[in-house]
Amino acid sequence: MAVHNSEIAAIFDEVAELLELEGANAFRVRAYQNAALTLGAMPKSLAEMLVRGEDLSELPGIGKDLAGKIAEIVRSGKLATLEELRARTPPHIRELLRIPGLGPKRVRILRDDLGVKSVADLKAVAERGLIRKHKGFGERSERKILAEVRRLKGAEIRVKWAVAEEIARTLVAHLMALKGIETVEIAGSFRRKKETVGDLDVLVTCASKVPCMDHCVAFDEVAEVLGRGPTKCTLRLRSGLQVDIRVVPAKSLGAALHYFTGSKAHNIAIRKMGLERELKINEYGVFKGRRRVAGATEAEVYARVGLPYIEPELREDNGEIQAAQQHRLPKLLTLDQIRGDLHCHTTESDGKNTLKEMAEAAQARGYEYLAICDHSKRVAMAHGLDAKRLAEQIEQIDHLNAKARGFTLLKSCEVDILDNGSLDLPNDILKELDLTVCSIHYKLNLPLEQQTERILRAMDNPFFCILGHPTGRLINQRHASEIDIERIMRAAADRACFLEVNAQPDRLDLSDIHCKLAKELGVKLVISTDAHRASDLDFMRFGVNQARRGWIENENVVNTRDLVDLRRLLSRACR
DNA sequence: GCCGTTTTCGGCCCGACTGTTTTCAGTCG
Repeated sequence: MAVHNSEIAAIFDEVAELLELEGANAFRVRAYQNAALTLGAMPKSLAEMLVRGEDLSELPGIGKDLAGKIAEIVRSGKLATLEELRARTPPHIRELLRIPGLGPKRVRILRDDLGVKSVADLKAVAERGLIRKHKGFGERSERKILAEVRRLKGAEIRVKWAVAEEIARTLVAHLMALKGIETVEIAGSFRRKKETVGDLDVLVTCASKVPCMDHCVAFDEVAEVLGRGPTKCTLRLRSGLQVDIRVVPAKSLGAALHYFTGSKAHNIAIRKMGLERELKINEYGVFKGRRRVAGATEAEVYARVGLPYIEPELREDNGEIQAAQQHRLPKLLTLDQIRGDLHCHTTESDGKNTLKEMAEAAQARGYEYLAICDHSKRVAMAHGLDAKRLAEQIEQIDHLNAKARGFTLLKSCEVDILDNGSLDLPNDILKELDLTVCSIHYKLNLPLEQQTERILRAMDNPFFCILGHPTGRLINQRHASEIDIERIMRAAADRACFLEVNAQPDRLDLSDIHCKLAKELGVKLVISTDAHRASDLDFMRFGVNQARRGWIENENVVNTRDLVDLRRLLSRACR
């Protein structure tokens, strides 16, 4: 079976960590880390590139050695270097690096001097008070380690973007309530709209002598103050989310925003460009010698290295800098370009609002159309529709449409893709619909080949329009199904079918990487909320965020079209 | 381990905070 890019990336990550624990050259470690980042973000399958005889050493950060190691992994599923490292290292020692405050050096000290080989060992020596006696550690370190070990159990590390947004909103409101605080910006992966967020990086500008830090730690959701200095504090909120707040001078806000928005890889690349121009770029500004030459806005920072402004969602050092240099940055999709939603449910299946209520909610959001996609009968738990009930719903929709002005309900159904790739309703009834969303809800963990064939077979049905939540993953809960996404996308392009970006905050399926791949392969996307209640229609912004991270533009998305164009696109799909 | 107005080896992003020690190493982002 073909090795996934993510598996190769995971192997390189592990090599990097084990090398780090052995005290290897830090730049060698970084080479593996960089390679893992590059490979993990690549939409194209490395295994297939090798089959086609492409030269992997042309990839950024991949030289002759790592190209050879990738080939070894693809060929054998293993890497000898890693096996050797593992043989020399206690199996659970990597877990120790997950504990905040412990890096490779201190882990080595603990292992060599106290025989700590796992988190359990660590807990034991900490409880016996052995760590505090050690050079370089003290009582506070020991207490902190113990607290972290206890917290580690069952802790969910990264929260979904939508959850972080809620928290961010209340935090910003709290901070802005203090007189003298001028601006509050959330940077970090939150600003880049990553699907999950590890912590919130907050930047504040304020008038001098404002008791800003006092105000920060007084936020009523703070569970613990992890650190506090004159310009920075680190908090853990009751939700478990960590927050870093920094006060920066207004003249440095742009530089700080750039610095703390990241990604790390993007920043390193930009700073390197600065160095080539003899500029030092840090969170305080852009400096020529000791003279500050920019820093108040991000656009200034970019301008100093000869680049146009780059949207935060693109900042992954994944081609955006080259695109900016060549003036071919994408004009990213915006929420107001979406003209309608092509996937929602009603009380007829498992939705909470009626057909009429959903229609009104869509109109209230300024949409031109809304597709009603209740489940088909296979999804019995959701009271899925059979042909007869669907026919009745079609009649109701015709009735409502006859009275509506400037708004159209589209007749659709979320048709289950059955085990053998056939659709859950007969074509006799599907042909009466404006479109179909075809999805898998059962047997999500078939082997790759079988799952892929199942979808391709479904796609052969002339009434297949849109593949709903294509991988079936649930963030932090369920892995993506094993499918050959590239093959499915090529097939969709051939058949004028579309793939959904499901905007449910726990789905966000397709991923950003898949969105980018779809664009490259010329497959059009549909961004839909899969709303089960009227208020869920507001999930659209999460789907747009995801698409933006995937470089998606207006023209790549089907539901940015007006109804006439939409029907034209669909008629080609639903012959 | 990668990279190079590249040719054989030196450089590879940078500052705040912490806990320890008393001038700094380690960690983090």
